[in-house]
Amino acid sequence: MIITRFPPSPTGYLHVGGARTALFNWLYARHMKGRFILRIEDTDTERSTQASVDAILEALEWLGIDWDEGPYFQSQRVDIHKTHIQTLLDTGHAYYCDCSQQAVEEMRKAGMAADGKAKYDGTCREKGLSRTPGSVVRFKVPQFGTTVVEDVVKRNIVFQNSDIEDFVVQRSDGTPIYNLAVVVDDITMGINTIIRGDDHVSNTPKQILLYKALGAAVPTFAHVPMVLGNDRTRLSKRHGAMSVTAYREMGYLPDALINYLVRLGWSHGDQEFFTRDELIEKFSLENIGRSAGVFDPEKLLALNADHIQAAPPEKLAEPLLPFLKEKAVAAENDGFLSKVIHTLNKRSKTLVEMAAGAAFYFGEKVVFDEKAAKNLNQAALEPLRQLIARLEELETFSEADLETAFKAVMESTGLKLGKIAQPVRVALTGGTVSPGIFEIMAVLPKGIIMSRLREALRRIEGQ
RNA sequence: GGUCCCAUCGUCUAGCGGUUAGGACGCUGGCCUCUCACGCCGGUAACCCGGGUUCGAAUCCCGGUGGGAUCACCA
Repeated sequence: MIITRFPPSPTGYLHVGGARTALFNWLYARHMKGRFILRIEDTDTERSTQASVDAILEALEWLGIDWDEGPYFQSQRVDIHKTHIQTLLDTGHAYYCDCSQQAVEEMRKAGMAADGKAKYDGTCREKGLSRTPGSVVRFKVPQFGTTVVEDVVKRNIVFQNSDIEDFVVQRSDGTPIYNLAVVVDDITMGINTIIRGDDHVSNTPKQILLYKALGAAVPTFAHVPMVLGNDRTRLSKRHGAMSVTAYREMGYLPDALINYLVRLGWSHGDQEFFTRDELIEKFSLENIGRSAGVFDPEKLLALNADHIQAAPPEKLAEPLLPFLKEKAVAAENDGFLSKVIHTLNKRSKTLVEMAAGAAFYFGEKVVFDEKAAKNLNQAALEPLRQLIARLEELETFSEADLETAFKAVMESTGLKLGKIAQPVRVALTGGTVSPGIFEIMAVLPKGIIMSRLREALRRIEGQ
């Protein structure tokens, strides 16, 4: 069975790049009917915070990425890590080193100056030192031969062992270091498929060496290309909104973000729009591309519009509520809201836009936009009067009834529909941009419609 | 600098030896129309360069160039 994992370090919010690798792991696990494990890599106690843990979990939940196990905390597993370090020591795969950090740094500098290769020179390798205060444990990297990463995405990547230094696996304070901790955790958790950003490829040979030294099976690796900003460098804050949560606040649908993120670096023929289930059904490691991709907010926006349009209105009601609340609109998740959404879903690219467009549906009176109010002039007086009279006779405001009412007014005034519709639009919505007026009138309560029309009429008469 | 990865329209990509190099976003002309959208029809725009291999290369090989990642007692 396929077992994947997502191991964020809690040193900040979940950004879109991290969300993407989480997504790949989650999708692959779901597609293969395997398991997906969440592990918090918090061994850097300096930078890790509980707030970050909370933020990451919240973002994953919003995206709908659920995990089968965890969250595990790496910091609570140091005993296990230490046991394995001891094994390495016992089997001759690691040794104590008491070189000062300064001495090692000088070796690197010298190496860099000589041939560009900065590595620890193995001074303590054969000394057979035992533990002393201040000493670290280093892994004994084979001096000859090669280590090859059999990568599913990138083909085989060959590294010369001689290029790899004897890296530290245990700090002088006794705590394990990243490369050791991940490998031990992945081994003990049964992780057999590792999908991660390709900024990890240079770590991979070290980790493979560790797997072998520990007598464990090497997992399948899939290094996915990075996500770049518009300047083609690695994505960071200066590229704009990068946290997953920021997109929720800007009115994006999780399904749209997911669709966009997966599609960035993965493809399924010409298909651009995917539902969550389609993604699970069609996702595969083979179709992950090999080159880095630029994050394009424009395309994400377009995709969000598509997902809003495709979603059943009643499914949008709940997520829309907070945005309405922010605009001080008193709405509830009911049939009325769904009808309102139905008139707006084709003209809203985000939930923020939709909330703005929905505001006029609520409350007794409309707030007139100053420019729009100019449509409420003498020319609109007669058609409005006639329309009000016609509407009063109507039992229901069905689209067909409304049409005949408007037609009658058009005929008796000799005006085109546009000349009548625009003042009505302003009267009903306060603005010049809105859903079709027949649509609006089919949704708005008759009482509200009539009072708003009369209000507009009074406004003109008072001019 | 060392090591490693990558290279099709501005961007995301399809292509897996023979295509008028396809789709999407963006930009744009038009249609539809009660505003704005949606939708529909059309346009713009790409195989990094140079050598090979082959009857034939965007596709395979080599070199160059360009871009990216990484070189911690961070993860």
